[in-house]
Amino acid sequence: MSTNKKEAFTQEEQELAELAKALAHPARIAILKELARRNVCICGEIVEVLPLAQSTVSQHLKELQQAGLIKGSVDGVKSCYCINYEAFKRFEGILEKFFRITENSQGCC
Amino acid sequence: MSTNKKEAFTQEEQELAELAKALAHPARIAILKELARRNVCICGEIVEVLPLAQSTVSQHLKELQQAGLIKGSVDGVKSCYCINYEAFKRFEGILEKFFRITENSQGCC
DNA sequence: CCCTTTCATCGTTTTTTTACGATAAATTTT
DNA sequence: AAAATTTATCGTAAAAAAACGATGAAAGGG
Repeated sequence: MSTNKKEAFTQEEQELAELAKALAHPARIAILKELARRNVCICGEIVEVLPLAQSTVSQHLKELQQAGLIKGSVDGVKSCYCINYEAFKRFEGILEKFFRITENSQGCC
Repeated sequence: MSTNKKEAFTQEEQELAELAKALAHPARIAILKELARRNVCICGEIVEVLPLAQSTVSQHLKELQQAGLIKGSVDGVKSCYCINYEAFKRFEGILEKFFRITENSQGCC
C-alpha cells in the first residue's frame, strides 16, 4: 500500500475488514444485541425473535463465531451461544486506533 | 425484534450495519487511511496507491461517499475526496453505544 | 482547436452473501 | 422403542458485491 502497488492489503486492514463484515448485516447485530440482553446464553430462542428461518439464523451464528465475536457450546440437544467479551475488547481497540487516524485529518471538501 | 417476528430490523440496527459494511473491505479501509494521512484532499492518487483498477477504486469511493464517511468535490478535471469528520464522530457514537450493550453480558460458554 | 488527462459510468463476468427448505444427527420425552 | 425436539449442514436459488475494460464527458494544455 505504500509505493509499489502489488502488495495486497495489510494484516490490520484485513482484520478490521473482517470484523466489520461481521457487523455488516442487521440480523447479526440483532443477534449480538439479543445475546447481550440475556446474560444467560440462548440458542433457538434467537430464531423465535428474528424474522428469519432457522437455517438462516444458524448460518449467521456461524459467521459471528468464525469472526470470533461469539462463543458457542452444546448443551444436550440445544446449542448455547454468548458474546466473546475479549474479542469485543480487541475489536474496540482496533477501531479506536483506526478512528484516531481519521481524527488528525481536517477535510477540505 | 421483540415479540411478534415480522417487523424487520430497527433503524439503528440498519444504520450500524450500513456503516459497518462500508468498512467491510480492506480496500475501503486503505482508502480511508490514505485520505486521513494526506490532510490535503486527493483523488486519483489513491488509484496509484491501491492494487486495483481505476474504475474499481472509483466504485469504492462512491460507496464510501454514499455511506457518508467521505465527502467529495470536483476541482477542475480532478476529483477531491476527504474524510467526513462529523460522520465518523457519529459512527463512533453508535459503535460506542453498541459496545456498551455487549459489556453488560457475562458470557457463559 | 486538437490532444491529453482525469475520472465517473456502463456493461459484463465472477465471486460472495443471503435465504430457504429438506435432511440428518443427536437428544429428550413419552 | 418410538416420537418429537433441536440444531447443523447440504443443496440450491436469487441477489448483491467486487472487479475489470471500454467508453464518454469535462477540463486543461499546447
